[in-house]
Amino acid sequence: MNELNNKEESKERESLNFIEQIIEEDIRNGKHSGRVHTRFPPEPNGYLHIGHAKAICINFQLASKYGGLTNLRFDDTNPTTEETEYVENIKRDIRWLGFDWDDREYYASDYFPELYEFAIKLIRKGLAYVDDSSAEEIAEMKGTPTEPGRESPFRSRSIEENLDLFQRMRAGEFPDGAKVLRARIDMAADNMHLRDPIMYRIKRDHHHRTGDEWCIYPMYDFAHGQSDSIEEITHSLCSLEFIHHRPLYDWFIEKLEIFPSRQIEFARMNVSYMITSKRRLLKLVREGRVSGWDDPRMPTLSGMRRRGFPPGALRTFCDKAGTAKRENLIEISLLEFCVRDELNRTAARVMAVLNPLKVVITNYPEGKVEDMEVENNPEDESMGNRTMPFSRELYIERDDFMEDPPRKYFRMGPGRDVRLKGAYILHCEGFEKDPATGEITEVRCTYYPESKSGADTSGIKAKGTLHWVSAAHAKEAEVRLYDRLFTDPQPDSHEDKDYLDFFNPDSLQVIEKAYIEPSLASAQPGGCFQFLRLGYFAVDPDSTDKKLVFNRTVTLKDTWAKMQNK
RNA sequence: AGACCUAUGGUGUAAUUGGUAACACAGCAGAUUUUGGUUCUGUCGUUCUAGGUUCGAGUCCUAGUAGGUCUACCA
Repeated sequence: MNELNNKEESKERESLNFIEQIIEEDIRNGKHSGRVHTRFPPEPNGYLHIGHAKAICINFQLASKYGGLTNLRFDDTNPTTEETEYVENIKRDIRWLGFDWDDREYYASDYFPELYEFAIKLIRKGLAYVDDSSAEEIAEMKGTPTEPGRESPFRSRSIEENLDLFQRMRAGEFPDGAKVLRARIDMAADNMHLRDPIMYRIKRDHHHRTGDEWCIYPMYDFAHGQSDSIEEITHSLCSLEFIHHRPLYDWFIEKLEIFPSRQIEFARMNVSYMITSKRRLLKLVREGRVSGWDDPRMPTLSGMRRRGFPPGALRTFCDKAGTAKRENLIEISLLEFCVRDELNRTAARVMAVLNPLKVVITNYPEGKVEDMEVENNPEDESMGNRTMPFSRELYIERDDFMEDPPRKYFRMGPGRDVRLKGAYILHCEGFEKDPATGEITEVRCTYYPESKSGADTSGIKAKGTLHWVSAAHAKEAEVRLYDRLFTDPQPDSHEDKDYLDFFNPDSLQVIEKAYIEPSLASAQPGGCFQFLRLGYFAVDPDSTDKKLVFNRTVTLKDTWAKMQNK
């Protein structure tokens, strides 16, 4: 009964971010009858990345929280860079992240006829004019932040002439770039975006949806807000860099007398050791530094999916990162925490040896095989048990043996006892070494027959527990170990250095021949496992029937490694 | 230089709107553990500066400082 009180209390105390505060105030004031409708407006000219994930989460979750809806709208007003292929990938990525837009899939290009009429309306009101100036001239007359711009000589054309010219632009009578339609606002405005911004340009490019139907295309500022308005979006959330566009956004809505969507800007999420610049990401792909847009090291949603990051962890991450208006750099350790936290609860435990060292149990009968029962997830009993074959010759991790270990080393060394997870306690009798290289080639042990896991009557306490596989039964697999792509938390923030200077040459390490326990043979691409004591690993789509390929999603926390680094 | 935005522990975000600065991650120390995982406990450390209003300021006012953004026929 106290629980209920606590719940209510915590709900009362729930803190709101600044957007939620705005929305709740709007609801209190009965604005739009309390309706909340958002949109996610990607341009189909690239792949979605971690920054988009934040925007997607904000838009979908905020609307959902207040009983509203979210539209997916492709902002496809520039035919030169946009392609259908991107549309499909973007849709797949959003679905994967866990969001659904039902049938509300819209395209700014669907509104071209309406937008054209809007333009006519502004011309009729004397608020837009056709300018014959070149791009260079327009830029030159724009002024600078400290000096006002100059008015174009074409600014005072008559409404009739503008109407005629604009219609002929649309009809294809002028070559590309010959004319533009501009809003007539204020060439002396402090806000550069108000200095007669361009609304339409002539551009004969094949559009991925409208084909060659149009040779004039609206600019972002004359498409985005109007699209919001057409869809009756109540809260149009975007990143900070659009803050200077807001007066223009509001100006068009006011002059057009259309639905008053409201633009709200928030700071985009930056994550340490990651970059999100399309151009820079593309360069990584083009130069072959990564295998593609879905390389597991990429900050793209497709890359992170392949890496094995669960979508739920990404959502939690975006949520924990918070929403505000100041520049931020979220530590990647928070992302890793969210990934581990979810995978700890959901991933089945298995054993794999990445860097094998042979162990021979001298008092274990040759040819004997025991099926050892091992739990699949200590965090979740319902995931049950599996069996692992145990035999005289095993592989353990090379790091788990030291010829002359220090006190605090809890693993195997001459004369020491150590537990094999789910099996027996071993006593190390000795080892063999290649005299030429000094490499340990084999460890010789005896086992305590009465120390069997779950039925241990030996009374022996082993400090360490190791993972292992039976040499004769293990399967081979390829394992790809990933590390951060860059060696600097903000590789693109240095004025004197290129971000590629910080490319981490060790960001991928391939282990061609690792040994995995036989139960893994049936693993399917997308499957995610905890390799005991090593980390979380996802089955890569490169896997074949003959050979599984695993991607290391993230390591386990490793306090031993931390101690060693000190 | 002009306009706009922002300023709270190492990082990020809160603070019931003027009333004891908190939560998470990271760090450190310890307990538990058949994963040096998980879990648990403890600990470190915060309101940009200077004035002002007020019984009382992270919150309001003024000035400064610092960082960011803006001058594409991109979005």
